[in-house]
Amino acid sequence: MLSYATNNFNSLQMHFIALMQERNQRNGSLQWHEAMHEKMGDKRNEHEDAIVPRRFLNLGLAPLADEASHSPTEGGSQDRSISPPNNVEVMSMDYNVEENYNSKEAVPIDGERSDGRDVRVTFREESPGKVSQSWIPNKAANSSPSKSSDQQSQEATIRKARVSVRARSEAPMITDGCQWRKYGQKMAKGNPCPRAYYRCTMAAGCPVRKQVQRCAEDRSVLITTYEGKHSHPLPPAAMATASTTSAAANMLLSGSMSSTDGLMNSSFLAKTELPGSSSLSPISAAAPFPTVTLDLAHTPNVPFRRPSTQFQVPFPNGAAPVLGATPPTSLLLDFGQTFFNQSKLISGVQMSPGSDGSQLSHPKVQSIQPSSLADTVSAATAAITADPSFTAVLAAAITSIIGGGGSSRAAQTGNSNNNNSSENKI
DNA sequence: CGGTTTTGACCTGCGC
DNA sequence: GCGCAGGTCAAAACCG
Repeated sequence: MLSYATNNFNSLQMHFIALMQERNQRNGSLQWHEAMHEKMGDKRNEHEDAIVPRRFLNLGLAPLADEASHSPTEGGSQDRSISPPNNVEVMSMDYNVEENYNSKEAVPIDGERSDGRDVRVTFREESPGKVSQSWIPNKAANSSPSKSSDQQSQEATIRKARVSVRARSEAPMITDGCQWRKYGQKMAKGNPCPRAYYRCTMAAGCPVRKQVQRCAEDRSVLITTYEGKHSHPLPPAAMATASTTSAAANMLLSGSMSSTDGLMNSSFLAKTELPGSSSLSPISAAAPFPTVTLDLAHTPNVPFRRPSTQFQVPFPNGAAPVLGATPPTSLLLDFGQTFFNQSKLISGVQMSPGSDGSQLSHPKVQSIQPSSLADTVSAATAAITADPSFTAVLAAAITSIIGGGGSSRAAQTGNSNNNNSSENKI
């Protein structure tokens, strides 16, 4: 399994390099933001006053569940296996982008995956003063008299930070190590699949919630959106998602963060694309909340998810020209960049300083310096080749950012044990 | 029996 | 002000 993954890493890596080279040639001296202007019809100025976190993205990948083969919300039987086992197959993801990009049919329904994957990161800026109180626990978080407005604002931002995970899975929901209780279900406009609402039940009063919905365009894709920060210790199995959520929240506050913050130690590099289309994040696509989306399920039929798009982003102020321009900001992040950072190649591709947005085509779009791109790619190649297990790399990445994300308990009861045992097999 | 799911009602924000 | 949509509540049902 690992060797297969490694082979696919190499394939991905080579594809990545080729695309980057192609992109370099295509772009020439054209400033990326100028291209964005053209593509976006220069509407970006509407958002230029928004706060833009300019930091690396810090993302963790939660294992997926494959134990069932029914929709998470298609009525039917109740699935009480909150954190089912058998995540191993998913964690040992096949990262063969090129071979599988157009072979959606080749993805078996039984859970064995051969689909290529990428990681997508999107941001939606938060409209000031429009934070939904419904997400605030007990609806009292905004009334704490002992906290300054700044503190409250920060906390509200953290609560609103969202991490969306796209995963190709037949399971009702992805396994993330946490225990969830469903508290609602709604039909969302534009998607025939209902959206399910869950809240974390691992600790009383934990504000973390998540939404689960099938992708309207590809119902084999499960979109899980996490929101909030856990108020309790997490089992290792839950660390990935939790740290991701935390990172997303931190990102919102990163405008003033130093390079020593957790995000700078992130294991992923962010890259930009034009604001995503609604299909990018079907869950709450219209919400103004900042959202990070991890796309673990290539959906070949979606134009902007093709390799040529995914690999465009490492370029300065890179943008995927095929995208729409509805949400103000989105970032792309793919495994290639993950490899970069995992391989301690972060110096080769740097984010813009948080305090200086002048070089950004869009103030809310994170950019990556173009310096030493070729070297970085070469180094990435070596690093990727040297790394036999991307999953392990991801795990290490996640672990590396857990430091500030709460204590880690070696083991916890219940479902997390299943997850642990599963992940340990990787 | 306790915890979870279901599901209709309710609340809130937003656009017209 | 009204209607719509997203999100949450809470009582009833369900399940181990």
